[in-house]
Amino acid sequence: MKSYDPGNIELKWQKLWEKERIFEAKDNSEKPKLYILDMFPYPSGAGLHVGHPRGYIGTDVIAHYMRMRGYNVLHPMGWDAFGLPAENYAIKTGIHPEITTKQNIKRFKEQMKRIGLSYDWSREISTADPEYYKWTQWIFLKLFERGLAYRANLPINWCPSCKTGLANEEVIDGKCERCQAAVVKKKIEQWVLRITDYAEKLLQGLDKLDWPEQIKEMQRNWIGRSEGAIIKFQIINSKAKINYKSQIENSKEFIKSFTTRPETIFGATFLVLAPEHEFVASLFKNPKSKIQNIEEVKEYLKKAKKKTERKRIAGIKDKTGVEIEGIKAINPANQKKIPIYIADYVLLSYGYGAIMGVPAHDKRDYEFAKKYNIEIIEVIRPSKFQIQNSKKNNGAYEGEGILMKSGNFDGIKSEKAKKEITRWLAEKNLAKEAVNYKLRDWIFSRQRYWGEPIPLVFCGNCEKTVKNYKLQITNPKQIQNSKFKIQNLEFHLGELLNPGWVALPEKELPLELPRVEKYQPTGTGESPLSAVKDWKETKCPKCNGKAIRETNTMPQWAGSCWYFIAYCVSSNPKSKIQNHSPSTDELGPVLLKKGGGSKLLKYWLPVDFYVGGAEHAVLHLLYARFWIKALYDSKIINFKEPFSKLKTIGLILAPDGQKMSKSRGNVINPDEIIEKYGADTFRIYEMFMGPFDQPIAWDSQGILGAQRFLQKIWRLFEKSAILNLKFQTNQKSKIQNQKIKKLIHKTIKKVTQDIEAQKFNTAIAAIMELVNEMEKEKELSVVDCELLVRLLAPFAPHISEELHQLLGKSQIINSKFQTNPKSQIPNPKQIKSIFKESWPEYDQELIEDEKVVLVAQVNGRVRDQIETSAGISENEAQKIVLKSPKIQKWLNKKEIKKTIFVKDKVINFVV
RNA sequence: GCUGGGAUGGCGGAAUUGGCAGACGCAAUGGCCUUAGGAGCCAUUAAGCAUAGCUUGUGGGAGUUCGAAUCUCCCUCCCAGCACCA
Repeated sequence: MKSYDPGNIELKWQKLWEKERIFEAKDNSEKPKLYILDMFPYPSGAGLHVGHPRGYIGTDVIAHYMRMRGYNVLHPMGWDAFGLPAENYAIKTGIHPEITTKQNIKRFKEQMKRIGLSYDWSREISTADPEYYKWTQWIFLKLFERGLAYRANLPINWCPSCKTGLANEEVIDGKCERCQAAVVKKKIEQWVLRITDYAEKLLQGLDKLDWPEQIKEMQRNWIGRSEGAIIKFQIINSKAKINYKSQIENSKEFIKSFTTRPETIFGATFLVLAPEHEFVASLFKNPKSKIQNIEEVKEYLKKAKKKTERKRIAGIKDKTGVEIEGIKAINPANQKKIPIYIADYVLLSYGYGAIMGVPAHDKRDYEFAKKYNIEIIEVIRPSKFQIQNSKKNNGAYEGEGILMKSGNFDGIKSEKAKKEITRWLAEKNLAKEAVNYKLRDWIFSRQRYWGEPIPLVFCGNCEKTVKNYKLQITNPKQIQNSKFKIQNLEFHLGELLNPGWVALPEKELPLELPRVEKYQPTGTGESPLSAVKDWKETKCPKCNGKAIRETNTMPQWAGSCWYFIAYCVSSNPKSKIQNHSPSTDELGPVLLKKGGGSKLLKYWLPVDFYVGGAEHAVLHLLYARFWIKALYDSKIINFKEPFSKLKTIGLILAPDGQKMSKSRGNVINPDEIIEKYGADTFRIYEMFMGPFDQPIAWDSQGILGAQRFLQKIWRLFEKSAILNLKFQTNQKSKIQNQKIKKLIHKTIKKVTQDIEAQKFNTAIAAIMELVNEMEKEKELSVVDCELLVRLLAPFAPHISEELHQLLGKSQIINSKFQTNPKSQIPNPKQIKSIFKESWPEYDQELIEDEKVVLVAQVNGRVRDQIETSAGISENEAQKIVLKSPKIQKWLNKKEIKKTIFVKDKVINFVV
């Protein structure tokens, strides 16, 4: 037997696995299925660093383990290939992103293969492949068709460095998620997806998911559901000569505001509007404006507009505003006239962009009222029980309590008053119970080149047709769920809601990205595609008139919203996703069949276990859930949640404790590590270094421990007497190794449980303990050795297969294993457990010890440890333990007041 | 400010229906082997002391219990996310 040479061994097995296509999932199988998935990477130019594979190795361990348990495992990999770095590189060098992306993919794939990851490469996909993105486009059209995509001219988050609009989810701390440039507001025509329609479903669905609480909570916060009421405030001209009672009767101007605390309405002493509020704009349109301080107001609006989002946030401590003099609002509860302010601490994007100011019970309103000398009326006082814990938040009491100065509602508890006051105002049609969400619709257009083209055209003719027709619609329900014939042309809901925008027919998909000369974004809000005249100018597929293509592209998140579905399409090259066309029959033959998905989708989906970084909590993970829910409602698929179980991976930091990055120069390259130590050592170290979901720094010494461990196992086989006997088992060694046998079975139990709980670090620690014990033995049986390599196989598959072969056995993955040689003849019980093929099962009898160490305590302190037979009674234990001189010494002839006995564990005398 | 998660030797970490704190690994120290060691082997390795033993010890303080890293209350600090969301 040669010394351990990981390089050769690993390449040998990797070649064999590839040749035998041993890790490919079977589409037609009687076995139970397991779909275990990694978040697919963006193939960057830098290649993988040692942090990336941590998750991949984790899922690989589970994939191996579950295959050994007899599951039909789907474990695929692909590429999230659209994205800015490739495009920016193209701007610099002129090399088409497609070329660099392909090179990067090749590199990534080689690196992954060298780690020995057991992916089913027959199902590999890339989101930038036209044969893939035709389906992304197709799904977009399904959303468009159902009215879930709409055109809007919105002030959006604009990254001046990337020169593109961003979704709210992509703005972190007022900065661009990708390049950290400060985001500004810019008004652009956008495609927006109505994710808010799914706010409630996205929230509700979380409860049933086996996801980390942290991620679920982040999504809950992001969705931001709050219950309250819409309250209407009437607006009157405060300088009008008519008395205001009759004004109240006559004025029809109202401003709506959302509040979570309608019970404080009697304390509402002012109204605040966001600077962008439409009422403010309407004041200027009206030539007979009632505003007396119009110049002052204009000045404030000008200033507010100039402020960036960040400055507005920075102004939290110092709120600014201006009163609109000349008009007043009426508090609907007590008909008091209250002033109206414009202030930028109120956000247009939430609720109605208007709030009622209750300074006594809201910190922010309090600060504002103090600054502008507005009346503060306390209407809730803490009850006797609450008074001790009641804290004023910067002057405002924000807790629950008893109502006062609230008309008929005095003395009522605030929780109860919430509903009653809303109801009372509702009777007068001045309020309504309401639910509000923080979640905003998803801005879906990107003014960049390297993304999926949006498969829509704009047609002037059709715009007229639709606009004329829309005028005839009286009942909005009329336009739901169906197609309409207008002048012999068919339009669907999306086209009616966005006049002039026409969907490409399915047979024209994919709409491929045209070649361009310049990738440079224009910066004007137009994509580089708008410069490609003969691509942009086209014919309307509906009326055959002149039409212009949408030149924006989709955001990077689009392709990742459904990629896990694409993997499920057969691995048979003839039926690969690339070979399916939406046009060949109604909805595409295999991928997406009418009525809830094809057989394959039903078999594989949803994903059973998903592993990736927590940074996608409110991005990819939310978007994908949204698309799946929309596709479910379109009856294209039959599951409501894409990922049943989710586990996040902790980042691997550089040895200096910093994040690994090229610019810091602290990146550790897995290629070098594998070159030096081998893939198995790398895998063992990454799994052993700490808990899977916690961040941890790379330790270049630590990996030596993993290497020593594998070398120790190798030497164990080398020196083992059995090897010299050509792996012949003999009776004698069987008897001698009873101790080891027991330990092995305990280890089987521990490793099995730990893998199931993804506690890979302790699973490996248990195997290490076993190896340390086995090392002490002079002789080991073949069975002992075989069990050891089987436990090791999911973590270090190459060395395990090699050693298994040295034992004279066939491949682990293909060979059944029986721990009990007596049960060679199949019995009914065995047939039942036919799926438990090559993972060893432990024998409970062997795990139970005959001898245990009983801990003897006096007054709860350990004074002695005594070996006894297992299962002895309290009386027996007492007799034995009392003989101990150490215990006698501590008892010191005192009277035993009480004895506590825990079977096989502890006996405690209280004196 | 809000939400979620944490704090255990020199380091990463282990231990949960409350029952031997520090498994496993790294580093360190001493020894063996060696021309050599960034290889291997053996031993030691929480701290303190009056060292065959005893005492203290899981961020700090209180409590429940025969017994607390683990349960309860209060506090401090760290990490992550959100943040004028009415």
